[in-house]
This record gives sequence, C-alpha cells and structure tokens, in this order.
Amino acid sequence: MALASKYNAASIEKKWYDYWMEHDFFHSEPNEKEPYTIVIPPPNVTGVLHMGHMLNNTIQDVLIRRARLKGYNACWVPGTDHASIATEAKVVAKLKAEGINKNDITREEFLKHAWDWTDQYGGRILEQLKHLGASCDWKRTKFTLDDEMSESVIKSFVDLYNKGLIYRGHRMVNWDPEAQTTLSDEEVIHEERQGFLYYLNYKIEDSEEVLTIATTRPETIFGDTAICINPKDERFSHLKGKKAIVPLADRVIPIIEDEYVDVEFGTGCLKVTPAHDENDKMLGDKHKLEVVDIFNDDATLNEYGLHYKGKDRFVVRKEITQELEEKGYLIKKETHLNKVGTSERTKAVIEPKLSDQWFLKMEDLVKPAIKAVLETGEVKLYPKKFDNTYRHWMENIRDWNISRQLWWGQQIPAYYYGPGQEDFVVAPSKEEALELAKKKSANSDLKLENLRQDEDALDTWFSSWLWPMSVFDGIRNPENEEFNYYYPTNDLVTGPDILFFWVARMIIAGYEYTGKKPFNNVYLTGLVRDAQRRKMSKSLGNSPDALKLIEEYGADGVRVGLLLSASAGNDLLFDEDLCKQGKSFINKIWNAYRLIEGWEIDENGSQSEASKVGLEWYSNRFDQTLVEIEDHFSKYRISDALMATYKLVWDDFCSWLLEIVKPAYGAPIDRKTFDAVIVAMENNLRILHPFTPFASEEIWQSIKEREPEEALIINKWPEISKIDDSLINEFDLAAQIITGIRSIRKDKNISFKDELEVFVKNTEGFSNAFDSVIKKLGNLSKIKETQETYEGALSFRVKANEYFVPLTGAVDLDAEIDKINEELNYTKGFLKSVEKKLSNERFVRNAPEKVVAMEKQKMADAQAKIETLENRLKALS
RNA sequence: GGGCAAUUAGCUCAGUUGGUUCAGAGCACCUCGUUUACACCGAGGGGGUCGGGGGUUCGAAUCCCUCAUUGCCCACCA
Repeated sequence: MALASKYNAASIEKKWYDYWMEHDFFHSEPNEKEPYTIVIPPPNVTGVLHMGHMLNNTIQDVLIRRARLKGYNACWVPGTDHASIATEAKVVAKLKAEGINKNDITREEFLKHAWDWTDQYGGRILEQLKHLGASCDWKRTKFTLDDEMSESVIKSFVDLYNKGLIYRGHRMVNWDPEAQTTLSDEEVIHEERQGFLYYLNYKIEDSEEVLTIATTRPETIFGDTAICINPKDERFSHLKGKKAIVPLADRVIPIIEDEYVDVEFGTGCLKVTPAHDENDKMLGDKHKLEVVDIFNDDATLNEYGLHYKGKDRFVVRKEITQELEEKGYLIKKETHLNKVGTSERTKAVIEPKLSDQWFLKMEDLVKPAIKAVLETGEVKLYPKKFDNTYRHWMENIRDWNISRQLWWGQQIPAYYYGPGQEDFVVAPSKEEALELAKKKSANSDLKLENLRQDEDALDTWFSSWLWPMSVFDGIRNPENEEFNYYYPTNDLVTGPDILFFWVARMIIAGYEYTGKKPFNNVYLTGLVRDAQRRKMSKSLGNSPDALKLIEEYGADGVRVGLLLSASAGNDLLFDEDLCKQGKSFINKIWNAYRLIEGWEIDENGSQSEASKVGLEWYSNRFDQTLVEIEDHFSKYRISDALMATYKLVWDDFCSWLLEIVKPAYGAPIDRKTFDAVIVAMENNLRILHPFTPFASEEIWQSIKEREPEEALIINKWPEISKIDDSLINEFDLAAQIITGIRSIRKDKNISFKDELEVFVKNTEGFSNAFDSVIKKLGNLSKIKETQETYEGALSFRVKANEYFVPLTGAVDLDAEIDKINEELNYTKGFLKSVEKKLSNERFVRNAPEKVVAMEKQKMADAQAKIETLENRLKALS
C-alpha cells in the first residue's frame, strides 16, 4: 500500500502516545541504572496551556527523551500548583458572578467551592501537555495541596519555627487591597506612573506663618503625625520645636528634624505618615511618633478620614485635592513621575501597611545557596548571565513574609490559647499543639476547643520551594529509597521570571533540608513574545491557542518550530511561520522514508561504487554531526542541537545521500545499499526522536514489525566512532565540483537529462574518491584527466584544479573572459593581502608558527590559482 | 537612582581563550525547474565596511575607553 505523500499528524500522534502509555514507557522506578530526573515547574492547577508552557515543556521532554535513549533511568515528575492567590482570586470572582460574597461564607464553604473548581479544571493543563507529547511519569503526578504535600509543608514550617527561623512580627508589609492580603516583596511590581506633586500649606501653631509641603498622596494627610525638616536647612531653623496644624483635620503635630530629609526635593520638608510609608515608619520609630492608620482593608478611608470615610483612596485623592484647593491649602500642583508598587496578581496598587505577619529569616539560609551557584558551581545557571541577577537578589534579600490572608493554601500551624501576643504554639497538628500549649501556659486544663488556629494561609511559594524534595516525599521521610535515588534532580527548566520566586528558594530549601542541591543545572528559557516583540497576553489577543497549533501543524511540527528559534536565554519571537517550517521538516522526513520504502530490492544486485562511497561518507558525516550535537546539548544549546540535526537530515541525508544511492526510475536497489540506508535512517530517527517523538516512532515502527521492547522511545542513542576527516573533506570538494557543473547547466540552460563530459586539467595530480558520485549527480558520461587546453569550453576551478565542459557553440567568449577576469582580480587582491602580511616582519616573528604556515599555504594556493586563470585567459584571447 | 546584558545580512540569531577565506546559519528574497520521495520540493544565486568614534596589537566582530540606542533586573526619596 502506498504511503500518503503528506504526513497525517493527528491520528499518528494519538496512536503512539497511547502505545507508550500502555507499555508504561514513561514510568520510572528506582533500579540499578543511573537516574536522570526532572521535576516539572508545576503550572497553576486551573491554568490553561500557553506558549510559555509549550516551550518549557518541549525542552524538558527533549531532555528527558534523550536521557532515556542514553540509557538513564529517566523520570519526569509532573504536577500542578495550587497557586493560592491566583486561584483564590478566580474562585472569588466566580462566586461574585453567582452573587456570593466571600466575606459572607465560611472558610469551609469557600474551600469547598475552591475544590470543586479544582476538580473541574485541575488536570486540564496536564491533559494538554500530553498532546504535546510530554513523556511525564503520570503515575507520579502531584498537586501541592495533596495531603502528603501539605504535611510536608506543615512539617517544614514547624521545623523552621523550632529552629528560630520563623517569627511573627509587626512590620510594614505590602498590602494588596484587592485580594486583601499581604504580599512578599517579590510579588510587588514597581511601575512608573504619571502622577502629581501637590504643594500643601500647613499652618504653624500660634503663628501666621505657613509651611509648604510637597506630597504625592494628599489623601494621607489624615495620617500625618509630624512634619520633618532637615536640621541643616537654615530656611526652617526658626521652626524648630514648633508645631504644625494638619489641614482639614486640624490636628496639631510636631515639627521634627532628621537628616533623612532631602533639602533639594520639593520644598525641603516632608510630612510624616508612619502608617502608610516605610520611610515614614522608620522616622516614626526613631522619633517615637504616633501611628495613625487611615485605611480599611479595602483601601477605603476609615473614621480618621472624616467626611471621606468609606470612600476609596483614589476617589478621595481627587475630591480632597478640590477641597484643599477651595480652602486655600493647595497652592501648586505639578506633574511628577511616580514609582508605584502594584500587585503581581491583581494589578492593584499596593498599600504599605503595618500588620502582624509571619516571616522567615533569610540571612543565614541564603548562605549555602549563594556559595553553590556563585562559588563552587555546584548548581549552574544557563545562561550564565543570570548569575549576576541571582547574586544581587541573594545578597540584598530581606525576610520573607510567608503569611497570606487567604484561605486557599496550607493554613499556618500556629495555635493560640490565650489573648496575649505570645500565647501561641506551633505544631503539626492541633492535638500536638494542645500538649505544647498546656506546658507553655502551665494550664493543664486547656482543651482542644480552647485552641484557635491562625487564620492565615502560607504563601504558595512556601510549598513550591520544597517541590523537588516533596514530590519524592523527602521532607516527611528523608531516608526513603526513592528520594535518595532520584534526588538531587538533574535539570530544571523554567522561565527567568520565577528565578527568585522559585528557583533561588528551591536552592535555599534544598541546602537547608538535605545539605544538598535540588538540581545540577537550571536552564532558563526566554519569554515567548509575538513577532512584534510584545509579550503574549490575553488582553492583546496575540497568544495563539496552543492546542489549535498542534492540530494544525502537528505536535512535532510545533515542537520543532518553537525550538528552532529558542536560543538559550533569548526571548522567543513566536511566529506561526516557525511551525510551518517545523511541519515541512516532518513532511520531508516522512517523504524520505516514503522513497526508501518504495524501493524494490534486488537480492543479487551489486553495489555501485557511488553508493558505496556515499554511504561511507554519510556514516562519517553523521558521527561528525553527532559530536556537534553532543556539544550543543552539553551547553544547553537546544536550538543549535536541533539545527544541526535538521541540516544533517535535510541536506546531508536527503539532498546528498539519497540522491547518490537512488536507483534509476523503476530499477531496483541492491540489498547491501538498501540495508545500509535503513541503518542510516534508523540512526537519524534515534537522534530525531527527542525533537520529533511521534514522527520518528511512526517511521521506526513502519520500517519493520517491532516488539514493544524495541520501540524507538526506549532504544539507544547512537555511539560515535572514529571520524575520517579526509573523507569528509574530499566529499566537500566533490560537492563543489558538482555545484560547478550544475551552475554551468543552469547558465547555459542545459537539461539535467543531457549527459555532459568534463575534463580536468590537473596541476597537482587529480583523483577523487567520489568520482563516481560526481558522475552520477552531475550526469556526466565521463570525467577525464587531460593536459589539453579547451578554448571553446566553459570552465570552473576548485582549488588548483580546472574543470572544462566543452560545449560547441555555446560559449560566449566575452562573458567567459569577464568572469575569469573578475575571479583573477579577486584572487590577486587576496594574494596581495597575504603577501603583505607575510612581508611584515613583526607578524612573522610574533604570530604562532601554525598561523604563519597557513598564510604561506594560502599564498601558494592563490599563486597557483592565478597561474591557472592567466593561462586560461591566454588560451581564450 | 543602582546594576546587568545586548547592538553582526530584510528578520531571528551563531561566531567558545584576538589568528584556517571568519564575516556565518536558518528563514525571507531573486532566477530556473511539472527529473516519477517531497512544490510542506529541487537546483542555482544576490545580500552585511559586525551601532558611532577613539585606542591597544604584527593582526580586532572578538580586548580597552567613550558615545548612542534597546532590553532586563533591583531600589523606601516624599
């Protein structure tokens, strides 16, 4: 049955994915082989596959499939992340649409909704990964809120608390008024916004004088508890010790002095609002100022805001500006570029807020993680440029606020037994907490119902930073066999946007818990952007539907397309044309196979010389490319590895080898050649498989019936044997000769069907192992060595040899002379530069011998070529 | 405000310690081709003074300085 000339991806992909699953090829158990482990960066449980995931997971799949072929016990652990704030926000929005307000329901009710949502959408993204061909060990799928995963998180919290690394603190934190929770510093994105600088007059108590102050946030005057001036600023020295009156509020506040104030900025004096600005808080602490919090949790004003009570901060800003102006307090307003902190998730403007939160001390924890990446190189980042970013972050790290005022996540295992600040204990369970509480309070009558668990949940990253350990149960059971076998993992593939959120913290956690790194190498991919370099986003509508792409171009096609342009560390400018290229490549491979498959075999046929040397050449060329590919992989240059494979298969295999061995139309192929071509093809498939798993398996299985244990996915990566460079070099010369002949054919419009004869005028003795190949691909009746000079012939030169194609009447003498003159001029110029170099004493003295020898060789070659050209010119004129 | 990186063909990028024609690849482009694996193809071809300027060197895309542009990260100046 003839094979279709176009490769039909959809049916083939499903067939082989099912086959691989059925035979459990993705599953790994500890055995005597060396492990190769990757843990997936767990996508948000309710997320959908986007281009970033596609890229990321394609790379992981390439690495894991290659490791499998190389004989490692390959294990790729998949899973999803509960993504506390992101998911909770979605559930809140969904409930709101149904008319349910989160504040009106209990924690339990809310969690029920969240789990329903998770059950409905969770795992959807993992299903989508299967379409991409991801060979994850699905039996190991984990979710960060699975019971055992949560137990690990709680255990780690308790351990860190007992070590004194977790503490409860009253601090200025980042408050997201939209999600109504605190955020870690990393979750705050600073943005430049065009705002205003408002100049406000504050009256001085018992005086007619006013003091003008510049502020960007006039609504916060209700929280002012001081005015601060610089003690060195003589303009204000007469105000020392006096008091000012807050406009509208009519509160009297002190004028304090601190060198913190920049004399140059604004008016040189500052209003101090300790409750709503970190610097002001610092001043407040120093000068023992009162702290007046004027906001509710949703960033509306509270009773301190007087008649603005209940109104949103931005509404108030507008309205109060008007009122202040009307009442003569506002004297000037100028535009001002502001840096505003916004919530990574909700985009809401962050409100600095004083509150009680849980913190993790980072100072000592980061030390081994800094050393591992920057000093010992135990953990390597690819590309290396991220070392600097990593260093900067690690060295300036502040304590990590790990508590969130959310419900979706692990609840903090702290239990309060009394009203005091310190009346709590931390324990893995309420029962254990009770025992501790009895001791701590010296009250043996305490009962379970007297304990109240902390309401807050943990930051989602506080569970994901354990991921490489917790997926193998290494937190609860550090001695377990699987953990010790698979951990540390090998490679981590993720985006640079979560270098701090996740990667750095995993390294920290790894050393803290096991004294070992979590992984050897971190490959940071670029961001996927559109062809105009814009970030892919839903709102721009420039993010293609991943599954539709797979449908249209095939999973293999999309994988190839993505990888071809994903050079390490650079952003990927995604264009559907890339997938087209990928699809064409699959089709090319498919058709190469179709050609081979269609040949009739002559068992007794003898092998032609051209086939023999062609196959020999390809085998060397293959190994040579394989060396390159290995090198690329070792440096995580995946797209280069793919490009090398692409060119090997398309150019060397299809364009050269297959054309060399191809029998005349209708003629059979000899058995020996056929078998060798199949071997070559199978080797191609082996190295293609990580990139194009489906098509390669399909062809592999079509070549002959295979037992399950012979499937390509678990076959062997080819070994490299000794490479004969001279053979490859000689082939290159042959290829140039063939190109020369083809050029003449094209110039003179000579059909490929017409045989030509070629004469070689040798200057250094001519013979080429690939003569038979030249004859076949040039369609020559003969190549003959001669000393004769053919005036009426077209010619070209390869190295010092001159090739003539005699063509009666076809030669345009003038054109031929022009061409030769041009070549001659170029070569003479080249010779001149080489001679100049060689006549420079300092060059000859200083340059390495090897370089000088090469220059001399160049000179000799150029001289010989000039001689050939000049003789040719003489003969023609 | 601080730091890091980049700038090479129309586009996206290679170019590893300065030295083999090192100025490259893929795509795009141009010309020709219904040769029976593939037009998702084949063959042939054009295209860049390596961002500007200065310097070091026998020799610079590669090292140094400077300017320009772009991107990223970090940051409490109201």
